[in-house]
Formats: sequence, C-alpha cells, structure tokens
Amino acid sequence: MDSQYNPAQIEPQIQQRWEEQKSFQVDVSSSGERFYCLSMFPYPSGRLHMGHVRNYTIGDVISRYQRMQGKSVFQPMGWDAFGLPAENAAIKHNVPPARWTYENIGHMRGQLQQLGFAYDWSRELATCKPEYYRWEQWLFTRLFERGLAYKKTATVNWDPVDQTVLANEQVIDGRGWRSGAVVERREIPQWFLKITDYAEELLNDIDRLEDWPEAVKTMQRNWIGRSEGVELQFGVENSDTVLTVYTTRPDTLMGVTYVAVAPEHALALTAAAGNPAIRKFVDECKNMKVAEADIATMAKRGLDTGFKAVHPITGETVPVWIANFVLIEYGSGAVMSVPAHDQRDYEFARQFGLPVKQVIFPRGDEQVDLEERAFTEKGVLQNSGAFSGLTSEQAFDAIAAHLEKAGKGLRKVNYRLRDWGVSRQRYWGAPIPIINCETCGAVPVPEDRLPVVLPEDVTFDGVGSPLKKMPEFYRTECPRCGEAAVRETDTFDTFMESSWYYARYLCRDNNDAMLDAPVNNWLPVDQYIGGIEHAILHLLYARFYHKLMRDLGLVASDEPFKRLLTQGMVVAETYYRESADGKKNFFNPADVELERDAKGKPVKAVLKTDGEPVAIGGIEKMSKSKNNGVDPQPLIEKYGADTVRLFTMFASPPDQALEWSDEGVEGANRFLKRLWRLVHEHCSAGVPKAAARADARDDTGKALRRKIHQTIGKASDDIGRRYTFNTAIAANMELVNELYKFKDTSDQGRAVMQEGLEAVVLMLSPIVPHVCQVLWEALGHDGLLIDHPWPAVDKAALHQDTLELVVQVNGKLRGRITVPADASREACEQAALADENVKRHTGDGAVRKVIVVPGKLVNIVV
RNA sequence: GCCGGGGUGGCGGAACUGGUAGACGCGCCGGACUCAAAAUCCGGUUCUGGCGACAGAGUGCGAGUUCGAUUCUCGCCCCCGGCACCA
Repeated sequence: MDSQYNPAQIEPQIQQRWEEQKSFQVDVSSSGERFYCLSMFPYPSGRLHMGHVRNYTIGDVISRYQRMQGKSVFQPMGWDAFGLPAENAAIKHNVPPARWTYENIGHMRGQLQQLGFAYDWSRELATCKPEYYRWEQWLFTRLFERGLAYKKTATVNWDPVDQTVLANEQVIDGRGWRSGAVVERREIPQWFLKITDYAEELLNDIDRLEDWPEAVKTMQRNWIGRSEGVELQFGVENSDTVLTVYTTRPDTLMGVTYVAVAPEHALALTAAAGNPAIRKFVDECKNMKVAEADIATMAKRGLDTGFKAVHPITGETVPVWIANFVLIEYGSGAVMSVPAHDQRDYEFARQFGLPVKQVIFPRGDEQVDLEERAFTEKGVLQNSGAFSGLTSEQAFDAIAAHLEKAGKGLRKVNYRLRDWGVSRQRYWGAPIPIINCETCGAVPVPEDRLPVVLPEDVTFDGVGSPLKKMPEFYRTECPRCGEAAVRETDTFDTFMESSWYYARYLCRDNNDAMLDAPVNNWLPVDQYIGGIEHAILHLLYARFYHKLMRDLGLVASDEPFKRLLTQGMVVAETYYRESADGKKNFFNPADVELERDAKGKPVKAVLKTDGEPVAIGGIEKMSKSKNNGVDPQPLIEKYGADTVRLFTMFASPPDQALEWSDEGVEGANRFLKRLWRLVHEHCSAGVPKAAARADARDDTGKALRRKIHQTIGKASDDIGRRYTFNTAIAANMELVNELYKFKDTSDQGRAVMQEGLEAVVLMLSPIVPHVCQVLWEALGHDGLLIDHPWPAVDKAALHQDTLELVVQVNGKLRGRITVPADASREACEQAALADENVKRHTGDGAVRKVIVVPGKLVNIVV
C-alpha cells in the first residue's frame, strides 16, 4: 500500500471493480433472505445538493450493512422527472423541458456514481418516459371505471395576465411571480381520486406501521382527522335553500347565534345579485390565496346576507353571514356558529357585534369569563330548553336523536382528509388519458391506445400550456362513438409518479403489465429513507396507491414501506449585505471568511474577494434564495467521496438537522488519513499470519481487546438498530485513538492490533467503502470486502475483574470507588462510606438511606 | 392559525430504561518536530473561585414529582418542518 491516502486514485479503481463484477445487480427471482432498501428518488434539478448526499449515504450505509448480514440487498435509483422547475428553466433558458431534464439526469447520475453508492443501475428509471407513465395512465383508466376517479370543480390560483394557474409557491404577496398581477381564486373542473374512500383504512393501518417514526404517524392521523359528529339542516326563511352544516359539538346547538357561509355559496350569490355592497364583498373575497395557512392567518371578514336561518330545534331565526374563512370546498360551505363555545366564532361575533349565548357551563367551580374568550370545554347544558341539565356527552346523544327523529340531522363520521386533486394545468407531466366527447362525455383512452405520449419537442413561451396550442395532440376521435373529440390537456400531479415507483423498479422492463408477480417477493420495501418534509403528502399518497394496486390485484401487501427513516434538513449559516433600498444580497459561505475571538467564537465575517465585512444572517435550510447551499462536487473532488460520506454521517444523527461545516469535513478527512497511517505503520512491519490468534494475557492487551469488542457491540447496535451512525463513528474514532496508544510489538501484541484494525475497517466499510477496501487488502485479505460478514463480538473479551462505581452524597458526585465485578451491595456500600471525600460530606449526619445501582453508582442520603 | 419536531460548552453533537452532563469531532490555547511553514504527534479546553485538593453554578425560561431530572408532569418563550398546485 501507498504511504499516502490518495482518494482520487483509489476511489475510481474500487468503483470500477464493483462495476466489473456487477456487485450490486440483483436477480429479482433469487431466493434467500432479501432486503429492499430505498431512498426517495431525486427531482433532477441539475446538480446534487447536500440533502441528496445525506439521504443517499444513509441508504447506502444501511444497504451495505444489511449485505454484511448475509442478505440479498436491492438498492435502486431513479428520477422523479416531471415537475415545475423544468418549465421554469424552459422559459428562462429557452430549452425544451425534456432536454433540460435528460441533461440533468446525465450529470447527476455521474455524481451519484462518483459517490460510490451501491445501486443496481440496471433498474434505473425516469418517470417522464412513456414506458413508465403509461402504467399510471392505465391505472387511472381502471380507477375511472371503478368510480374512484371523478371530475368536479376546485379552486386554483389564477393569474389573469399570464392566463395561467399558479402553484402556491408562485404566488408572492398575493401576486403572480412573473406577471405581478393580483391573483384570483378561480373554480375550474379537475380530476380527483377518491382517497376519502380509503380514509378509514389509511387511518387504521397506521397502527400496524411499527417501524415508522411516531411523529410521522401522528401527523398522518391528524391529517386524516377522523371525527364523530352530526350533520344537520337549517332552513332559510323565504327561500327553498337548506343549509347543511356539520358539527362535532351538537351539545352546543342551542347556543347558535348565526350561520356563516362561504363567499361562493349559492345563498351568498343570491344575496349578492340584489345588493351591490354584498356583490362587492363577494368579489373582494376572491383576492386571497388558496393555501390553508394564508386562510387561517388572514384578517377575518364578514357581511350579513339579510337571510335568516331557521334553527332546526327551536324554529327561531338567526342571521346568515358571509365569512371569508368559510371554504366552499370543505363540507357544504356553511357552518353553524356558537360564539360562546368556539374561539373563532367568538372572535367573529365580537368583531361584528353578533350575540354570544352561553349554553354550556363548567361542571366544577371553574370560572368562565365570556368577556375574555369562549368556553370551549365540555360541561353541563343550561338555557337549552328540554336539554338543560344534561352533560355535554348526554346532550350529544339526546340532540342527535332528536334531530334524527325530526329528519333534520344524522350522526356522521367525518374526515378532514379531502379527495386528491390530480389535474395540473401544466405541460411537463403525464397526460391525463381522457378524451372529452360532446356526446359521450369523458371517455378513458382504451388500453391498446396507451400511452398517451407527451410530445417532447415543444416551444415554450410561459403563457398557458403548450399542449393547448397543439391541435395534433388534442384533436382526436371519441373511442366510443368515433366522432371528433378533444383530448384532456391537463397533466397529472407529479405525486402520481412518486406514489408507485418503488414497485416498478422491480419490473422496470415489463411492457405487458404495470407490475408482475415477482415484485411481491420484495415488497413491501424493508427500509425507506427520505426527508421529513414528505411526512404527510408523499407518504400518504404512496400508502393510498399501494392499497389501490392491491385492490386491483397488482400487489399482495397492504402497505408499501415497512420501516421508515425521515432525515432532517441540511442547514448552513447565511451571510448578506443590505443594499440602499433594503434588499438583502446573500453570499455563499464558500466565499466568506470568519474572524474569531480568543475563544474561537466567530465575531466577524468578511467576504474573501474584497475583505469587507458581511452580516451574519443565522442558520437556515440550504436554499437558492439564501445562497447558502454547499455544492458537494468540489468537496468530492478535493477530499474524495469517502470523506464527504463520513462527514455527513458523523455530523449529526440522521433524523436531525445537519449543519454544514467546512472544518468538519476537514476533520473527517483527517480521521481517514489517520486510519490509513495506522494501518500502513502496522503493515510495513509485515502482516501477522492469519493463524496467530489474538489472545492477550497482559492487562493492556486485555483492555484493548475489551475495547475492540465493546466497539463492535456498540457499532452493531448503532448501525443495525438505532441508526445513529454518528455514535458508531465516534466509537470507532475512540478505538482508533486506543490503537494509536497501543505500543506492544510482540507477536501477541501485533495480533491484537491486527484484530483491532480489521474490526475498524469492517465496521467503517458501509460508511467509507473505498478506503476500507484498500485497507482490507493491505491487512492481507483477497477479494471484495463487501462480501465479508459483519464482525462478531467475542463475549470472553468483554470480561472485567473490577468496576468503577460513582459515589454520590445527596445526589451530588463526591467520589469514585473501584470494586470487584461481583461485589455485593453491602461491600459496595462499605467501600463507598469509607471514601475520604465521601466521609467529609457525610460528616456526622446520620445516614438515612443508601441506594446502590449495581455496576453504576452508590447514593448516600444524609 | 392548526398539526408535528427541536432548544445541552465558542460550534456540531454524546448521555439508549430516571443514575458520573459534555463521549467523539471542530475551533481555540500550549508544547514537540522543522531553518521556517504546512502536515503530523502530545497535552489542555463548560463557567466562576482556588497554586491545588476541591467547592459553587450549569442542559431555552418558570414551577413540580424524586434519594437523584438533559430524561417524567404542568405552564411559558424561541427556532424549524408540513398545511393539500415546490418536490
């Protein structure tokens, strides 16, 4: 071996050997124990960012570890290739989205290969290819036939100047990002998948996801949002309209003082027709975003329609108001309002001088001050006619029964979850396989005419979808009646592609079916890894899709992902200068130098190019807008893939945010060089014969062997069970420090050293596979390390004759004692009480109690 | 606003089941090697007081449970992720 660690030289060589031997190609039909390890595939944005490197290193470490456990491991990679950025790039650089995407894929594939990930590249897929999305189109037509896909109107952000629908992120301060025009809400017809039909199963099956993070499961439960309540009707005076509302608190029904409807509600439109002020208000309500966060935080606005709603029990009337926060899409677009017992209703009533009627009173002596806020807890009913005196729980049943008997209401289980809108008014996506015929309506494209291929050679001007300007695409004939008809020009939400790719990897080349039988040998995915930002949408849609595919007989399991690891974000310091107009101009951390005080605390940051100071802006998620992204490419070139992999695994546990640090990368590289030198030094004196058994008799040798096997135990648990790769690495660094101190050059000593070095190389190999392969060979082994089993703990080496115990007096640390490993409680107690410093603190005080925690501590209570 | 997560030295983090707070790394300080620098090696490094032995304080803030709390309970503050058309 070379005396110098030279990653630029060894990494391509090792990668080439893996490739030549097809080390990571998997025979899907092979038998034996299987492990499917999947990282969320990337959007091909152009270059890998640190988030990708982190995600894929985690997956690679788990894959390589599982392989060392003797399993057949499948780890694929592909491209979530449809999406908005390709269209933005097309507008900006005048390049077709397809070309831009394929070029990005080419570049990023090269970067992934440089990082040495153990992917089966023979199964790579890209979702923008017709061979992929044809099956998604096929599935959609099946769902359409089953009534699981349907069309209804939905609200979108409409840019009146660009004549286009905007994504929420394209609406900035209420205006279109390109046109600057005030964005309007607009209702347009769109396709939906009935995920609500699966709400109950999606909720119940969360309980079976034992190896998912609790946080993700809780978020999904809350997102689905099952509730039990009553759906009831208010009549409207001088109108045929019936206002249907849903409430989880029917016990508060007698406290209703008004009913609120959405600005788009039929009753609001009727009121607007005869009243210019109402008309104006309804129009103004259109100027708001569709995002829930914006709706929840915006100023509440309302106006009386003049209509009176008739209370379903008392027959009394209450006013009907239009409120901007009531959404036409959720439920019926109307809500009953009980200001005394709902905080939002309370604030609205206060703002507009509507009455507050208390009907629920606390059970105990709790004080209720309706001048301050609503009383939202349950209690006992008063002022509620026949229901007065009942508890909230009793009143729920009594009022529900009363309404049901009168035909004015029904108990109902409700879900917060809404059906999944899959239409996008965009070009770069999978075409929705529907033909609109004037006589036959929406007709699915027949199976033998799929895929509906997206034309890739397009000109892009940014106004509307190019598909709408391509008669050769949309002009067709109705598959049913043969008359001239028009193709759907909307495309699918890209979540459609990412909801089933994990299964398609296993039969990528099957052109006869979406999935085939052998995929079930590998599903569900054993380990899925991706960003926490996907905790709800992507992971819920994929679960839904899996159940759809199951019900179509395509998969045999109920859930797609057995174990889930959600990685934290990659964040970095931000630096900026403010220009005269108050605009912040951000600088990349790579271009900034820090000045520190005597303690090393950063006090000032200067730009490398001009030496002038820049402001330190705080740590944020790496992003283009803050210009704090660190490009992994130069780091790979400077330090090698192993160093980048080691740093990303060492800097923090995978589920927490990772803060970027150039010095940390330097440190990771230093450790690899240190390990290299240690092996080199050891081997330059000749490699001990494999037959020489490490069996130390002296104390230092025994202590080192104990450390070696303790480290194996810890690293096995950290990598195999806990997924705390940072602590596994730290444990190996400790071991390397111990090996450096070990100077015994006898045959016996060198055998222990050999044992220790082999253990470190094996344990680190999933994380830094290239350097470990070279060191493994230097240590006298032939062939590929990836096929060597994970090291085992020698229990005999762990034995200890004596233990150190901590002694506390009243819970404070006062001394340490060394006792035989098998010392009795009493012996530990005696030894503790005999300690000089302990004596000083116990003094003359009577010992009230002594707590002995075996192997850990003795606490003396005085 | 709602749902979820987080807050520990100068910094990233460790402490896994209520039991030694600060492992490991970075940074900084000192030393060795060198003509010198880099690299490397060795030592120190939570804060305060003390030559030291040691003592006091300390895990966002305020209370509580406990022999003992970073860990459990309650109330608050701040930061981050998601909120259905970014992926």
